[in-house]
Amino acid sequence: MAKELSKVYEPQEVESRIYEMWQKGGYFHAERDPKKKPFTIVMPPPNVTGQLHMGHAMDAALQDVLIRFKRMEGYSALWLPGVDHAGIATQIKVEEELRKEGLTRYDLGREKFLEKVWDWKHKYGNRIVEQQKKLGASCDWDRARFTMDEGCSNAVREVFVSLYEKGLIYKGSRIINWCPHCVTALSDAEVEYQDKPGHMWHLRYPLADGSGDVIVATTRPETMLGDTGVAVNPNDERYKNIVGKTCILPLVNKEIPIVADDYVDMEFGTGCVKMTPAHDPNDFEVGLRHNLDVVRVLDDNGKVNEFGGKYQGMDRYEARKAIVADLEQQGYLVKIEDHAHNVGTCYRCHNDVEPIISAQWFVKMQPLAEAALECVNSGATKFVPERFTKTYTNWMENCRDWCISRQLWWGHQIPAWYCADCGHMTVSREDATCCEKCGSKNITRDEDVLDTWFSSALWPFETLGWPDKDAEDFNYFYPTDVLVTGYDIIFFWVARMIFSGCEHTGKPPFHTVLIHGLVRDDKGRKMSKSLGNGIDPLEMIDRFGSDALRMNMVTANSPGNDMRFYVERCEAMRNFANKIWNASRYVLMNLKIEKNELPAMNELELADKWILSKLNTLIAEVTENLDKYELGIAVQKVYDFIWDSYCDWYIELTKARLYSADEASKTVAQKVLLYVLDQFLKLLHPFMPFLTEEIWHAIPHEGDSIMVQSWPKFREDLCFKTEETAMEAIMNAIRAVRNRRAEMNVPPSKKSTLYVVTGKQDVFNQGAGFITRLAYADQVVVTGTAPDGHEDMVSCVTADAEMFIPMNQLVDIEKELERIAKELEKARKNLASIEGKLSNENFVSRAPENVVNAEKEKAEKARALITQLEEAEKRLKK
RNA sequence: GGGAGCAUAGCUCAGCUGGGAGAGCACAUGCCUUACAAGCAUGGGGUCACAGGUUCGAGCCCUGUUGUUCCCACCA
Repeated sequence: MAKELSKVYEPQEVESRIYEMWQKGGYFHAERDPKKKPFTIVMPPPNVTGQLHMGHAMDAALQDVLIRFKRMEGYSALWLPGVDHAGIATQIKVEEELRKEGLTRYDLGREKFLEKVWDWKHKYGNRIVEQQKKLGASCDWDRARFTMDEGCSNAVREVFVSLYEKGLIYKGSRIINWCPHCVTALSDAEVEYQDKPGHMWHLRYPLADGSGDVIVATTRPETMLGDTGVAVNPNDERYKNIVGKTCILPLVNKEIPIVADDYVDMEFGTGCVKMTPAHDPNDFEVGLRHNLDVVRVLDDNGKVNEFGGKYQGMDRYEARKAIVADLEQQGYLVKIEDHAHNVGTCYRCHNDVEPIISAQWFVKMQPLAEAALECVNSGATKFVPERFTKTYTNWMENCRDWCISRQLWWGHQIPAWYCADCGHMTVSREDATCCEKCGSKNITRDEDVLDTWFSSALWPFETLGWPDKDAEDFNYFYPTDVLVTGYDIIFFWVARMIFSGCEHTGKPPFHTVLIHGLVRDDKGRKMSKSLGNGIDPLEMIDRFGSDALRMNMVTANSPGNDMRFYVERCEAMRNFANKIWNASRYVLMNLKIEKNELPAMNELELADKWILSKLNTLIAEVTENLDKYELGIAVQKVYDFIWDSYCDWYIELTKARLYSADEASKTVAQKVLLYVLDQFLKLLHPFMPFLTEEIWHAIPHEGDSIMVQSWPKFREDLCFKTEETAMEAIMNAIRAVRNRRAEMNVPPSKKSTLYVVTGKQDVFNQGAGFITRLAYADQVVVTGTAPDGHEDMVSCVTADAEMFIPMNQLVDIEKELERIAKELEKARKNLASIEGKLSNENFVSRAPENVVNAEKEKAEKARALITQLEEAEKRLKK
């Protein structure tokens, strides 16, 4: 950056250059430095198939702010990135590619197919990483991990086997959620429920003894093919006499028993429920209690299987139609009611899932959940905002065993081998070559792979070298500090990381979970591919710069709440970047000093002390806000300081000095301008890393990058309360004059003499230069008494002074009186309300002293203002 | 059925521990004031959803109501 450069900041040119400089400089790399404290964030690994979207951008922006802040605070700050193998998503993607060649994965076979996936990963897997770099993410890329790399695979194997040995992993036949489209089992968390309009079909099952019939109601009539019983409530008088009898299942022509079970709600429907143990979890339980047969009638693709008679081969919905039609034709359909119905759908493909009985692997949740609950209840891990604690504990307390096996090829294959000779199952850390029981080599490995979230759950420690107990990274950086993620994956991921960390490392994986919301479009809708309403972060970066996008993500955003994305706000943040750019350009244009250092205290002038004092407060507050994860508040304060205090006021206040012949004062102004610029660049750096780095390099500095400079510190010796108050008095006077002139539409080019009548002449004498310049005067006269001819002048009033502007004919005395009367009324009202408080015994005795004093001060100011106004009124009336 | 969030200016949203209602955008007026028109100055605009309560004091705490969004849950 040089002073001749363009008036407009061009981020596109700057950002890639800076990022490369950072990478070459190795600033992202976190050393295990025993002299430093570690600060660690593990990045939620994006899917290897992923393209950067606004959610990633928000996630990354928040994490990068925290990590850059901590790095500048002197921590050995590690932001560990990585990519997730994303089982289903990736497999589907590669299968789609194959389909273009007219092939399926079965044509290739498992081994060849996996080769293809790895090829795909090597080709496209780095795409999202490159996109993250455009955001300015200061990740330690040397430590980047992939959930299928060797280390992660070892960790997964270790965890699986050890949980199996502890009896916390088991295989069993249960009702699970099955996606016929993805052709795999899903966990409970992977099912999304949607209210869909549907029907309730009432069916008539004749009693076998011909003594009547029972009416059952169902929302899934096709499952009747697998009915193996009918249940009623044991206390239901209506059906007492049929319990123990049998009825004939229509279409199938099978005799099935009628049983009594508490599960049945007498109030609901007819009080008779058809039992389909193979396709409904409740029915399954009832079936176990009453020894009902389990007949599965749908195959893995959701088609009716060989137990479906003439319906075999039909898709489940096709079969539904056919069955309903046949039932109707044969007189078994009693009625059809409309019935809204909560249908489970696959979170990947959004097709309806089928509850199906199937042999799968499960993690036993209860023992793990206990430790995980304790970890949060004890405060060892905290959610920000706190309310998500409840979301978490509710889920933890109620979750059922976790189905972890998936009928996919891409993923961590389950380390279990079955012996064809003795039937024994060998579960082993090493690939088995023979049966551990009989030694037979006739073994085959379980075909299934593990749920992708099984490896994600280990992310905070598998990435640091665990299970190697001597892994230096693990010992130094674990437990990590903060986990940043959206509330939508608390169950999928956060909960599972917590119980995994507790179980396998004995420590909670992080002390804080910072939860953010979702990024929505400008109408509040979720951004999605199908709606086509997604806004590409990369396009925003191209148009406005990465810094602007990051600012957009952090400002006006509070933890846990969704935000709408407005392009206009990106634009506003781009403007902010430009503002800083130009302010810096101005400072540099006028800079004659080589070194950034504060002038001696006794050289500081009023405005200098004011801005330094304001800066000091800013540093304290911003640091505190960041410590409390209030990033939006922190950045708003920096924004206001830069734009209002520094640009709109301090730069303007120092202009006269910069153009003056007083070399000493000029140099002091330059030094303070530079010092404050340097300090706020550092405060802003976590939020706008590129811009701040670029400017920092252009100003006098020591070191190679702003990102490793130390964070500004609050300084007791830079608090100047008196000067702040004095400066505020002057600024108020300037505002008052500007206001009066604007009201009268006087252009800035029309200058005038300005009389300041005040009891604080010393203050206003110091400020005379500022008032001259900023209140468009050609001369300022500070006096204790109203000047001659003031009756014909325009006046304006603050608590500390009354200003007179000679405007000759411009003054309309009547109008002036009206205006003053209005102001007086306002001021008196204000005073009355304050005095009301102060005359309240209870307030004075019970409110804290500083609050009472503040009110007293306010009253004094209000009284002063009223006095000034009254005098002005008196003079005009004369 | 259970739980949670939200309701503040025309729009989108901040408001941290109870003590002066704020920002961005939009709007109005006047300015090319030699860092910046992606700018400067000034201004208009709010019954903080409604009703009670606690408190000297409530946008903030408590209770209830209404509207709205979301999460969880095996009522066929």
